Amino acid sequence: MNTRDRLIESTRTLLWERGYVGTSPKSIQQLAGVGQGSMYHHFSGKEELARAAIDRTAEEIGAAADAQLSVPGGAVERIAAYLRRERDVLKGCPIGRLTQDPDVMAAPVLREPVEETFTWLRTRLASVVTEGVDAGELSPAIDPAATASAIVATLQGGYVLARAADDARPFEQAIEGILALLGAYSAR
Amino acid sequence: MNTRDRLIESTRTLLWERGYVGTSPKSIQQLAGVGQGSMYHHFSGKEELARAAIDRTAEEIGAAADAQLSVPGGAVERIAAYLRRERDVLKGCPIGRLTQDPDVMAAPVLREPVEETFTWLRTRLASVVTEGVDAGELSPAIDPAATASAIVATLQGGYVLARAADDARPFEQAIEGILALLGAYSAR
DNA sequence: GTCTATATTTCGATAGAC
DNA sequence: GTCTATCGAAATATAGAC
Repeated sequence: MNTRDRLIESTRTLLWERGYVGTSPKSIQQLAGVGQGSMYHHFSGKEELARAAIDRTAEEIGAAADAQLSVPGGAVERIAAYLRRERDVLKGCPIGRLTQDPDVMAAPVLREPVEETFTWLRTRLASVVTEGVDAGELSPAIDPAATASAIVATLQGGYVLARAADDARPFEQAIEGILALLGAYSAR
Repeated sequence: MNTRDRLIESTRTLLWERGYVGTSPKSIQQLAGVGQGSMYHHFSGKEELARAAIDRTAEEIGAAADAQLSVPGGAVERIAAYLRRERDVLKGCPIGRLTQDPDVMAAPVLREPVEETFTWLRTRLASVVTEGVDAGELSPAIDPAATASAIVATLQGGYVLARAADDARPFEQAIEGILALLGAYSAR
């Protein structure tokens, strides 16, 4: 991997572990095994580097979610596959955690990819719910947008519960809890 | 308010807005209108002050939740009252945000009240769900612990969605989404 | 109890040699 | 492109006067 990529990867790791406020240029350089001058040659500073790191993570997250939600099968089945896929639960969501970072939310350039990721994810899930209604799998009484928001929120909040408990089980409970509720809302 | 209380209140405000890593002793002193020496006279340092602030917030959150969940009425009704109560949605949850703070999670003395708050909340909500089952309001097929985790997670994740969108509506959608699903799980 | 002065380390970036 | 040297400011405390 070249120097530029190593800097981006180090930044991704540190943003995930410590957030933007908690990540210093020095720590990025040390993790990447790169000197100061090298970092400032490739990037104007911490912000530009963070943007590159967030973009890369957002793209990965989006591609993975899209893949899970696009496999053949029913709507609930695909949502379950997405929610149940293997995750680093105790580390939390690398994009979701950025919403708690005041400097990220204050900088439009950093905030933009975070906003886009969640807007896209809610829209994508709402489509899957609508497909379930159209296929006669889910009740027409369901509100796709509200249900999609509830699903994404359960995922994000599940990370919060797991980190608070230092235990992945509350996350798994939350996922199984919402899936059970969703199953009960099947068309009957 | 005395100096000690002003320091705790300032710390509460700043922990909510900027987290632990993003809050400096200097900013606390300035917001409280207090000098350095004064702060270090009342508290050994940032950590001890943060613990006092977190304790106070955790107590308030717990008392408010307990009050909402204890009013007369059905289980779903009380859960709805709790979820729909007025909130500073875009500011997020003052306790939940701390789970994203690496230095909070690394310090047992700061982590403890966060863990206790969520453990208590999940347990309390599971009790309400169980009461709903016993009263014949909710289906006996429901898993109280999983449902409770899903409810708390939706709330916490709703804050994430709202902050990502810089708009309270995704939060409100998530709340209405889970309540609709819960309503569909009524005993029939 | 509260204040100011000081100390040490880190932050985030720039300068300039190679 | 990468390195080391340096910079001004901020973080987090401690010291000691009042």
